[in-house]
Amino acid sequence: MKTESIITRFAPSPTGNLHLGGARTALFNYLFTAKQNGRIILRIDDTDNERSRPEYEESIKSGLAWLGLSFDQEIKQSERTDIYRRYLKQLLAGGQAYVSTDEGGREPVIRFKNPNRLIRFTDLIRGNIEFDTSDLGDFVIAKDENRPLYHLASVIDDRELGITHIIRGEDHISNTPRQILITEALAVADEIKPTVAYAHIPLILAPDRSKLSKRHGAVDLRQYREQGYLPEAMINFLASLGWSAQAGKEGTNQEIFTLTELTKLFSLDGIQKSGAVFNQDKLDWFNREQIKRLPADELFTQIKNQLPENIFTRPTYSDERLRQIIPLITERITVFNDIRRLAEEGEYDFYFSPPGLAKEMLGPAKYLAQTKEIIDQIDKDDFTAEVIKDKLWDFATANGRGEVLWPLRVALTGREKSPDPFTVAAIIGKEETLSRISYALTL
RNA sequence: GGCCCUAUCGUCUAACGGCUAGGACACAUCCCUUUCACGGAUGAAAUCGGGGUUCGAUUCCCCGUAGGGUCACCA
Repeated sequence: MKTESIITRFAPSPTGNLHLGGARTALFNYLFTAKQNGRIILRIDDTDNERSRPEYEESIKSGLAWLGLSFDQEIKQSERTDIYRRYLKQLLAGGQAYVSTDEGGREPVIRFKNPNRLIRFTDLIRGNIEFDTSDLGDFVIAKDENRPLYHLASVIDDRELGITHIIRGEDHISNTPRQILITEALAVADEIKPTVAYAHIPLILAPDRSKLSKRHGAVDLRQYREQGYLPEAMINFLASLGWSAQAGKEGTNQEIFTLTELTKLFSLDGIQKSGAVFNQDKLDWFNREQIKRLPADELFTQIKNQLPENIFTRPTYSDERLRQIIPLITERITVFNDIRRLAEEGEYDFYFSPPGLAKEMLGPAKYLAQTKEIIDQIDKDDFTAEVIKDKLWDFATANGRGEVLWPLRVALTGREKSPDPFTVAAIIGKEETLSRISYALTL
């Protein structure tokens, strides 16, 4: 049930893909609104015809959907020219704006008549902020009656839609006085009292503490999506940048959250004033943690999608076996794309077909025959990692665990690195285990 | 440069005048495992500087300093 006492908006400009900063702004707007059962609007700020592109709009929407952020309403500024024109005429008629023809040879534009006032506003995150607007001059608010510019269109929409809270990046702080000036001028015209509150969130910074941008590498949300990061991890990570669930009396040391949990916990009080540096290691950690929390079916589907076709044609491939090795896969990856890479490097081959063996890697293997005998004595129905380890352990310890276990592991996997031999043996089964050892013995 | 914002471990952050400045990532060591990974334990690591206010400042105020943002007929 929407009470609609809170109305917010996320207003991206479709001049590029959704980037990390935009995604986080959307997230904070979403969390703030959802927490209070408010209403959130997606507004496409496409007043700039030259630079706006439909494909970017689609890309932004698909990024938001991927993150799981939904909106109650969508509007597009390019479809609202009539509304802006109406207000523009009012401002012109009221003398709060004028057509400026003295533009040094350029086309005439519509400028806002700056009353040169001191503007004071309270930012929900930073407290009182003061600007002397006299150094702003008579700024341009539209190219002509049919082509409004950002400040004008934005302010009109915020009023028309009854926006109660504007949550946006810190880089907009210096835009705020202009927008308040326009808001006040509009209020004179139609006598609606402006009551919007501002909350400027800190920027996401590059490691050098400058504003994150293309030159710092991956900034598009899409790039992370393509690398196989989970939306859950991205949400969790973005939330951790500049916001803390630990703040306040009900603080918690919990770090891993679902979107639903974040919605319950979110508060502007937990927002930091200073910029937060983007940290790939931490994102990776969030992703590994979120992978661990994925439902089994989801995990299975995701992993299966990553595996190359040649895996499925192996003699012993089965969904059942794949399910068995899922834990062994997930504890060794950071993003899902790692699976494809590792699979192509042969990392998973031995689970589904006998490995090629190099005698040098096997070593002397003087205990392998005895090892085989011990394994042979284990009941086929009792062939679990625990039992195999149990039966082999004393023998391995007595003769040097490396002497016994290394050749066994290599015989089964053919690799320098792999899970332990007990686990591998249990997965491929007694028959296959003995067969691989026999083969190794012939080398 | 003008205006504005900001300042706790390398990074993300907690402590909203009062425990030995807490947690997480990363890092190091050890344990587990003679492989890899996971896991467990331990450790190193911070209040930018100077003045105030106060019995007491990470916390409040001022001044520096540093960093950032913004100064379009982009948003």
